[in-house]
Amino acid sequence: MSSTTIFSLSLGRASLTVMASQQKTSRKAAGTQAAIRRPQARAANSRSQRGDAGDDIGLDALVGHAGYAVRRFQLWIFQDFIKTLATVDIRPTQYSVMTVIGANPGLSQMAVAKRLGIERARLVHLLDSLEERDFVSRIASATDRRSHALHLTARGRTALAQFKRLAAEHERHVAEKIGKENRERLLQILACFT
Amino acid sequence: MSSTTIFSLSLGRASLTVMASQQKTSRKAAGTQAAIRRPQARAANSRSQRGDAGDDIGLDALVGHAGYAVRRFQLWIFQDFIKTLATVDIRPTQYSVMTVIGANPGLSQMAVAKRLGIERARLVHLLDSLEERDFVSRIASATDRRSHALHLTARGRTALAQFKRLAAEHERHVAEKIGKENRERLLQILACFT
DNA sequence: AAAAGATTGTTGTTGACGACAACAATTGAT
DNA sequence: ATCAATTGTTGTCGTCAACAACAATCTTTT
Repeated sequence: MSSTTIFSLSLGRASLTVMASQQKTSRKAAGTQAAIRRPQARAANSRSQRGDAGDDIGLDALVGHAGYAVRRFQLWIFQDFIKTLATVDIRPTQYSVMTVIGANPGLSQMAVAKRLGIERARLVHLLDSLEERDFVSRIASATDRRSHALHLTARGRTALAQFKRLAAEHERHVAEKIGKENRERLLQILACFT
Repeated sequence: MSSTTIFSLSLGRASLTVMASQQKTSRKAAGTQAAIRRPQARAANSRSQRGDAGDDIGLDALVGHAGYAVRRFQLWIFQDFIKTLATVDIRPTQYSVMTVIGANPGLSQMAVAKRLGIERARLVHLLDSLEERDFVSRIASATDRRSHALHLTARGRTALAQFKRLAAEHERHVAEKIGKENRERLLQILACFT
């Protein structure tokens, strides 16, 4: 253990930084650094310092990590969803809530929250906004006076139909990005999470 | 299946008090509170109110949406990562930052941020905490007095080695969850996002 | 060289989101 | 009737992405 293997790194940068025990001086920013003056840039290598290209940095160590790829993909996919449904101002979570209610009218908030894996505390605000926009309505349950039966309003139903059309367009974007068959495969692999 | 959220992890708190805290028995004192809320019951909905099973709810409308499956998967994968690396108190983003710096010493904050797709404003706090723990160090760049050259400290290098072992264990969890070959396929499909 | 424009690190704010704790009202079991 | 559990609600806390603004510093233009 503790085999301090000095990666000499690759990527055309012989940085060779001295170990420099380096104190914590540079934390607070904007300090009058009195830094070393080395204006003469000898190498100007343009490689690692200037990431203008942005993709020439080898991060070999991150490939092979599923979480990283999934995080980046999820970011991309949510941004595209939001952008594609920007005209109707619907976010992914709102869409999923309306979809579940539309497919299963009368569900309680607890059931919806459990099904979607979101906290019931959070669902409260979600439903507040959706109810304000007259998309869903909380109807007092006949059998349990604690719970609400969730339904789409008439306006919510027609709205959801439009949302679904836009969501289908978003899915086409996904297919364009990773390939139609890859998208199918992905859905199959992750089916156990839906 | 297992749609019920089982996270009990709560890094940092470890308050596994699942037991219900005792009530105060302040029962509102014989209040036959009549209808503040109208129990109105009509609407004869179809579905059953009791979604206690939690998995009998058909959400046919959500299958086929890549974003939903990816979101759930990303949640699961991050939770497992955090839990697996809880002993060293390292979160996914911190790990990715250290990994990139370790593989490319001397990078600027801008380059790291761009490479990982995170905001440079956010990277500031990330690096603050990592520098506090003596894992990375910001060294004044010789060529550009605006930027910092990021390096792992000696302690950071040995720490990262351990993090990588734990991360590998986490990857094994992923393989167990979705299957070894499915994980490979997933990485291949999402390679364009790394 | 001086002025104008762009970049880097930093601070701050906003809003979505997940997790948790506590509570009143209600239901169910004993 | 009593006690435990559930449901909706409110509130807090911390993470995270997205912006906006700023001082210091390159870089480019004039």
